[in-house]
Amino acid sequence: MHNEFVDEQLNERLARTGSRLTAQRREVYSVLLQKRDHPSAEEVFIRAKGRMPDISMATVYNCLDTLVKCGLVKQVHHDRGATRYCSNMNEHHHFYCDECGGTYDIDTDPEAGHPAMTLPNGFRMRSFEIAFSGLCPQCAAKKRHK
Amino acid sequence: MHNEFVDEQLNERLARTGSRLTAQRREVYSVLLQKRDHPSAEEVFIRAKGRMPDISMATVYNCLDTLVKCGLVKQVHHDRGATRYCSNMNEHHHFYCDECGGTYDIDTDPEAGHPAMTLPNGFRMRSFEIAFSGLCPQCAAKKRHK
DNA sequence: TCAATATTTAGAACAATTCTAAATCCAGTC
DNA sequence: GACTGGATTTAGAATTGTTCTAAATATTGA
Repeated sequence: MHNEFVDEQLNERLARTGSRLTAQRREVYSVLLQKRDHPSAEEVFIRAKGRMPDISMATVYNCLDTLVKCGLVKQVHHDRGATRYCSNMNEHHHFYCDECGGTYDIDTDPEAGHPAMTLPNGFRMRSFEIAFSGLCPQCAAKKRHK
Repeated sequence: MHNEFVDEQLNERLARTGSRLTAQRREVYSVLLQKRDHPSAEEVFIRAKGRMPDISMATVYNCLDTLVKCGLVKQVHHDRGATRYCSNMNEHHHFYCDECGGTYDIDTDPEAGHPAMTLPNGFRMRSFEIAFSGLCPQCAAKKRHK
């Protein structure tokens, strides 16, 4: 997962915002590419520490910020929980499992356009996000067997 | 806005969860009915203090919690900002203005059903919420005149 | 190699919220 | 009308997630 190609991409993107490619930024980004389960900053910190024991929490926040600014990572918010980070930059929405708390990407159906909902006059929409909630496949299956 | 009818409704709802109707709960609820601009707990506190100078922040949080639990009020979250409170219990979504930060209710079009988006197999959806962002009518108008 | 600038770091500061424990209030009984 | 038990309110401490600060370190380009 940490290879020349990723590095090049990363470097190019960082350069656009005048930022440098550092070991910490590479590590943080690779954590996000490795397991796309929308970890919080804390979780990224723990995972990054595995291979880079001296990395600090502040640096994790800094790196995540930088990656967001250069468009390689997106923040995901749900309720008032900690910010989660997502390296899937395709247009998509999120499903939040009520049972296990997991967050899942829901790809936007390319043929379905905007939500079937008309905004009142005067509003100018720039974007929209749909937050689905319910049971994820695993939790739904468990429930059925009870 | 603070009348016998509202009181009765309020009392009945509170009773369902074994809660009592108190002056503070009435005041907090009436703040939310009065100006439906999705105030934060802090803002509710400031407004409530106007007519009830001894009310405390902790009580405002307690009352809001109670009102949420008995189904008279909904929490609204946007990004990692403070929780906002909404006394509109009809099904609706929210529009967040990028310019002024205002939150607006967007009624669900009754004839348009779910968002035109299919969940992958196995997910069991309980509900969904759409967060629109862009410019509210006022801010859109200002932009156009520049 | 050196200077200028960017980055990392630990820890302090901060904002929103929840917790704690004591004071107060209230509904229903005696 | 006073009394009792549980609910409620309150101030302040504690917690959580995040941002800020200032010093140490790393990196780039001359």
